Amino acid sequence: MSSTIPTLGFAILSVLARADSTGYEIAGRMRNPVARFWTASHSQIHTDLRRLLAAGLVGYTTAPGPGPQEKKIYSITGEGLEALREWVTEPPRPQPERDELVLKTYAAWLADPAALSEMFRTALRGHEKRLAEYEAAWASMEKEAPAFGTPRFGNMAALRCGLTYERHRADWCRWMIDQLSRSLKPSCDASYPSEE
Amino acid sequence: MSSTIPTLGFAILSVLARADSTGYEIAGRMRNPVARFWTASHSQIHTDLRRLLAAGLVGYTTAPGPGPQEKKIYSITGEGLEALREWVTEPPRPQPERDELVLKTYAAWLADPAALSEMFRTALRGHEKRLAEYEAAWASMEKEAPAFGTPRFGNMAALRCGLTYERHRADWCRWMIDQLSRSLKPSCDASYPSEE
DNA sequence: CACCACTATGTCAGTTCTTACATAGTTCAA
DNA sequence: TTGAACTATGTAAGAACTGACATAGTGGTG
Repeated sequence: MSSTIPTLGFAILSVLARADSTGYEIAGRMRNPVARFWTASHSQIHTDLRRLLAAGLVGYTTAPGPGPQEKKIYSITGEGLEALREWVTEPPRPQPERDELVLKTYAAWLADPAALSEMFRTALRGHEKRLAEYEAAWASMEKEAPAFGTPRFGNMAALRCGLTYERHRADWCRWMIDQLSRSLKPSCDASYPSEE
Repeated sequence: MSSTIPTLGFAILSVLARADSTGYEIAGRMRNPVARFWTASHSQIHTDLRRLLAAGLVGYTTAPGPGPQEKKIYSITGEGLEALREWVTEPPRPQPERDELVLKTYAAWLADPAALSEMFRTALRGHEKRLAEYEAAWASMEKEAPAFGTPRFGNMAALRCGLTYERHRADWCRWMIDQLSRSLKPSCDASYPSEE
């Protein structure tokens, strides 16, 4: 009873519900665009896999591996699937919002506008790149129209979130860049304080 | 050299750059709508304040407090302000994206659509409530048009991000609810598999 | 042939953070 | 007047996570 499963445990189960995988593969799948919402290092995944194993939520079969140890191909058990199903509809706990870029923005009034503008331009490029990727994936996904009850539905729904997130983020970066450029060349307004 | 300041340290400095505060007040300020992007428990804040103090980035004066200990009113030092200024324009490290609701979405295909719909409806209400708050704050902020170089600019910029974030999030929740309702009543399409 | 990237598991030290506990004064409502 | 909510600081155990290290085969590039 003392062993509660952390969120990462359910992330692992979510991956295994789609395909049997080694710990290494799980880490890789979490890094892929559609699933990048709860990444973890392989060491943490191995730790949690052992915990899930002890709880009977996963099992594994061995196969010869590249390293000194044997490769372990994990699969979700019936119990694991049930636990995952229950967890999915439980209301998510309020997340601690942690966003370094927004924090920097909160303190932006202290810094050099030109350097800030450069930082936001870099961030914007990143968001635009991801947005393009997501939009391409979305186009093919929409045609397919995966039915609820299939894993592809989960892919589509998560992708939809990523898509609108990147859109919001890119818009916000553009807004910031615009704001900063106004403070750099206050051409029309002569009443600005001219410190420096 | 071994003491690198964690992000929370800069969050604390960002708060202190606006007003001298006790550790307790810092925690409260971080919970407020405009600044809720790097929250922490008071115990962690106390720990980090001691670290910032050791690094010379903050100082404090004491005053009689309610508890057995004296109250400590912290303030940022010149060194602290300089460190904060430098940090602001440094590119943010890639964040580990962690979103429980999106993770649940990724595994949503396994669960009961009705229960899921209920969960998203609850999430939607939360986002709509916050959005209304942010929009009200935004309206007064926009009239004021805070100049760069003033703390209010940081407030406005962070608020702008929160505003478009809640909008994106609410839109996505609505999209999810719509998708789920389609899978609940497949009235126009008779080719659905009728399990259960 | 050397080097790198990839596959694959694991340990370990250390950091960050949460949760619970402990103390104690004030203020306000039932 | 009792109790809750708020102000205020701190400790300590433990969970969650990162990053470095260690091992070792395969396959491809220069």
